[in-house]
Amino acid sequence: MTDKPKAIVPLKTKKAAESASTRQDKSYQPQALEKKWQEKWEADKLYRAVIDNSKPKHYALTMLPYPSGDLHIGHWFSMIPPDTRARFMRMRGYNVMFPMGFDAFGLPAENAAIKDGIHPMKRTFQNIDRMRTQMKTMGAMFDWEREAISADPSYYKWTEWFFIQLYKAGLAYRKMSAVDWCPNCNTTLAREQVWGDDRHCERCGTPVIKKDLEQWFFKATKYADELLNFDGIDWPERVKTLQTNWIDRSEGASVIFKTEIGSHNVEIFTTRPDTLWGATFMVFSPEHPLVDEITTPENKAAVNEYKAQAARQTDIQRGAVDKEKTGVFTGAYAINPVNQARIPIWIADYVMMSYGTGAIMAVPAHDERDFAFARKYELPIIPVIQPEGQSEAPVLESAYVGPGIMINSGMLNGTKVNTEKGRKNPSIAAVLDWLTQQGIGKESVNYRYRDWLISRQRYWGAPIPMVHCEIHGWNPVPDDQLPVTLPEDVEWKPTGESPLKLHPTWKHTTCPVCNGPATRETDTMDTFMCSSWYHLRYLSPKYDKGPFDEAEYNYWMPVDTYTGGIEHATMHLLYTRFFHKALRDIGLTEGHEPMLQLRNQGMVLGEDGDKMSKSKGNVIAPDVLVNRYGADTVRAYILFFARWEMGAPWDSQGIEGSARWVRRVWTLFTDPTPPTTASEETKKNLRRKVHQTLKRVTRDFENFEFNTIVSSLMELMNEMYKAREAGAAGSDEWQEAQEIYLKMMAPVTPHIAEELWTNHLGKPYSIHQQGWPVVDEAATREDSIEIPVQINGKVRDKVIVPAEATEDEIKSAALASETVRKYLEGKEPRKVIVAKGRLVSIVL
RNA sequence: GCCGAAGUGGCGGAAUAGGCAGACGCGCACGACUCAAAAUCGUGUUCCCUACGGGAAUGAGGGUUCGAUUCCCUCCUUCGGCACCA
Repeated sequence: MTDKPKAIVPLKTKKAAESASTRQDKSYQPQALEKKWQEKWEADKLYRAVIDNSKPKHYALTMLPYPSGDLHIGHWFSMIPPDTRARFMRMRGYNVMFPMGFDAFGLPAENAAIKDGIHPMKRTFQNIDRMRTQMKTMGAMFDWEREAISADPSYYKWTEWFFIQLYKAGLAYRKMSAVDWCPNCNTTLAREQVWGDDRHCERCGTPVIKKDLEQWFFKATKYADELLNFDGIDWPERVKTLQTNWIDRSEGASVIFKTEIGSHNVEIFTTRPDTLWGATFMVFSPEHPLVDEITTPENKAAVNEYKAQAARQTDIQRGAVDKEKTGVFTGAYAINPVNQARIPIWIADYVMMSYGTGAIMAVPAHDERDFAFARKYELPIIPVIQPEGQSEAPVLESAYVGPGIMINSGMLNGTKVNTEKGRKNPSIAAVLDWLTQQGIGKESVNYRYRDWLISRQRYWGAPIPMVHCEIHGWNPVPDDQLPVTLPEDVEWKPTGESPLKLHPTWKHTTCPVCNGPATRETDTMDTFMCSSWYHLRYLSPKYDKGPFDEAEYNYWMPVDTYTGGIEHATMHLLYTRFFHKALRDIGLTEGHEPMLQLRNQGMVLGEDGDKMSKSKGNVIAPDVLVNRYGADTVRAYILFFARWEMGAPWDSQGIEGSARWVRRVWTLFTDPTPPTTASEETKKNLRRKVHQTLKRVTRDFENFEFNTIVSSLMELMNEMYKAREAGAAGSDEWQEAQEIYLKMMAPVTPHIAEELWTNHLGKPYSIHQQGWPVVDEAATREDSIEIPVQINGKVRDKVIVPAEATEDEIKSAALASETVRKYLEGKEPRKVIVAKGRLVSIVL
């Protein structure tokens, strides 16, 4: 083992390569060392998580990847910091489960199949094998025996089963509506999957169009209020805000207006019922179902022309805020229920069918849009709120949206109006009560949030397990016929219909009710359905009596820490909360939330500061880095190079610093120990630094502050080099420093820590089964401290006092200083402030 | 327009509770080792000044305070989300 290096190498003309390799025999060789330990840990099932009631459990979950085929540096950035934390929790005595799997359904594999004919199943499972191999080089503590793959029939059987449970609970329904369609992905999308000003597809960036289709939805809106409640969960404010804005609850009233002819009830939603008396016209969305019926013959032509024009426009054109308002009169009138006023009904494209009821009451005096519209078409404007202090109704230059008192509003005249929303506004509260009492309207809450559209016209997804019969309508596939599996022989054609629909036989089946001929639903489910419950499949991925084993559920759930990208704030993270609540009501899960704590990582950008992409050629391949530096160095750099929650551009030179650190640690632990000659003070200082670092590292792990963990360890290493120089090596304090150092390092760089622990310190395998060291608070305390002395806010001197010095002692020490006396010029200071243990501030 | 996050050296970033701004690292400069280079080790590295010493500085301006990167107000910039939302 400790063979003397063959010092007498004949002549160095020999070849540089050989002398280098001789040197490497005792030097740090990460590739061999990492492979050795990874194999041993796997053979020993070191990271296998099994129920153990003697320990507190910790379920650490990180978002599962899509098997794109190659591991990306972004995967390292999202997985390694949570891995180090899971390891830390394990050393702290928790029984930790840290599972991994693949979100394996989805468009890329199917699109590739259209291009080259390779079956998505084949490609996906090949990609998974490749990525799993790559992931194993990370040295992470994934429990691979809990791996779950959403495209595996043993998994999607339960995705289908869950759909049926939701259907039976009345939470899944089929409806014809205008839905968002991505012409590139050839499928419908949920509202959450349409992004940005130009309303583009979240996946491919293509602007979406509207299509009228019959689709399956989940009744997510039933949980809107509950989803706004984040009590009891520790989630970032940012995510909570995004979800809250997405759901966008607004309080107001729904009021029924009757049409003059036909006496149709037209429901409108308003957040300003206190302005009802100022409603001088109504506006319907051009798509409103009543438009055709109420339009008078002489207005038919103009209305139809306007409708056609509106239909031609894209949502983006229609949605342009600064666009001039246009509209046409239908010839019909409605009766304002509060004052029986006869008011005209117009159609205009500034009213959207997709929000509220698609019809509004227009109050031009107190709404900017209605005001602009009324001015343009010379419609009456009646003020019903008078700014306080003004005696007359104001002449309006623009809509007045401020506070005041109600006027022109019958018996409610004089009621105060403030700028609060809902019942907090006395005028709104008064009108709500009055409306209810009169039976004209009622208090009402409206949301922007829509039900979750889950139908996708694609092949590579979990089939929607529903069967349609001419006589019995839609019925779920019986449990004993699950899973409905995907046929393997399909034609890859981008037709806009699922290949399942074009398959010659697959869709033909029998009705579960009458056994007569019936057809299967040929759409598949949104892949977000699969990822809404994967955390449950990890509990027991091979279990076949249900989606999960209850014993596992009872022990491990809920998820203690969940980590992933912020981009899922209103998609996956909202879906999975909805899903959990739905399952809870069905009686399958417990508690109100699936994930107690959430933390988001930022993004690794290319070296040019742009998003990494193959087309830009700025992609950093982790495999190359692992080959060159070893996984430990890459892990350390991943932690060190950026704030985890922020992300940053990659810096290829920066990794040299982490590589240097790892090598210097290796040298520190493997170089022969010089004789121990250090003073007591040196040893005490070393011990202090060790425990101070331990305190900080412990805190940083708790707080997900990974970058400072590595810098603290670098700092301590620098101190240890100095202590060694000062003769501390070999002392008891040195021994302790080495042990604590490796334990702190173990979560970050598990391989080198294990190697040094077992083979150089001779400690029992495995370091990863050691307890986390305990901070000796007494040891962290300084004996004496240097206290800066400020004069008029500027640091002029520093005095050294014993750590336990009283305020008075510190004060006199400061006043005794030469420099201070010079500034004082014999005068008494006006004021002396002593911040104990920190600073003295003298005011002249 | 509304909501949210972030602005600190050439760069990534530090800074328990309002108390020495710039830890740690990259880069750069100089030095040692080397025939030389790489690696390694050491020293220095916010800016300005007539450099012993002093002044300025955490996006800008103001406020509170003995003292502000940190608290308050106004504004600017960047990024993200929402948006004729009734």
